[in-house]
Amino acid sequence: MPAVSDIKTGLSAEQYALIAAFRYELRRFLAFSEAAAAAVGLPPQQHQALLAIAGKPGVSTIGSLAEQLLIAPHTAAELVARMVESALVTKTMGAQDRRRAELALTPKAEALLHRLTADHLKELEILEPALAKALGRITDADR
Amino acid sequence: MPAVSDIKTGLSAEQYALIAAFRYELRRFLAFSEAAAAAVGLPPQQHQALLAIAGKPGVSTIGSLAEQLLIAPHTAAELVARMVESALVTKTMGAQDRRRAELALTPKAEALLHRLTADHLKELEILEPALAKALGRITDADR
DNA sequence: CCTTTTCATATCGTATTACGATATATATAT
DNA sequence: ATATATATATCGTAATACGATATGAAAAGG
Repeated sequence: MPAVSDIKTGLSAEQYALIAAFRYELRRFLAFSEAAAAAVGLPPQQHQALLAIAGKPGVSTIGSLAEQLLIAPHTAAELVARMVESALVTKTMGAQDRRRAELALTPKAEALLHRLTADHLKELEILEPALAKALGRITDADR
Repeated sequence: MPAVSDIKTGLSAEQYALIAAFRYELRRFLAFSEAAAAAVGLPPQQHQALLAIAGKPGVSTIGSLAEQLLIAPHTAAELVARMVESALVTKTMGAQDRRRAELALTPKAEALLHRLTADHLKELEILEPALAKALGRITDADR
């Protein structure tokens, strides 16, 4: 039986600490990522949008982008508008379905994303162990 | 040798897809967490603050909270002010060092956090495999 | 076919929240 | 005792996602 715990639910100060630790590791990664994006002049969500477009097999649209980013379609439309404005993304209205806006990265965006991704891979080498461990401890614990 | 890749850097569409997939899993967890907090009337950052205070061994202060949440101290001060306002946190100025504000959860906050944490543990049981796998694939890949 | 409904995207006003710049009070050091 | 550092606070600002709503295009129903 655990030292300091709520018998009824199994929740204890330790459980809070485990989840808090996981969230802290998450924050460290996200903070790194935001800083890296900012360093090349990108708002964090624009970085994510570029990644989503580049990582998607096939053609991205406003709708598929919204789905991947878990935002509302009209929010994705605004995001894309800002990125078209800053020459990161091109928007071509679909040939068969003229409602759909097909998205593609400009060379400028590809260069930025390439660099960012290399940096992320390097940083993830460092952060991964702590992140994986923190996550594992949570799900191992309540068993 | 990988199918479609940039020889010089090892970066490929697959790498983008791997990182994008990881970020997507991350988003799913964060979206769940935000929704769960919202369902009990808490802004997401206030939930994190409660968790940080509850999970910290020893006494929390504005400064320690800022550190855990990776925000500036003055931002933490504002956050705490909002939480004191809504009777989630009590702030007691330190006895020896009267600059420090010692933080504690109110019973109301403890009840909310308890419930949220139980929900998070349950959801993490579900999300953990995909999250761990997505993370593992990134660091396994570039080796 | 032509009208209704649904789908994909767009626009506008609003609210939240973190930040920079700055301020104040207390503690520590010279 | 004064200077410097530390802990927290305040105010104005900016970024961005959302709700409500709108528009145009495609699909479905009769």
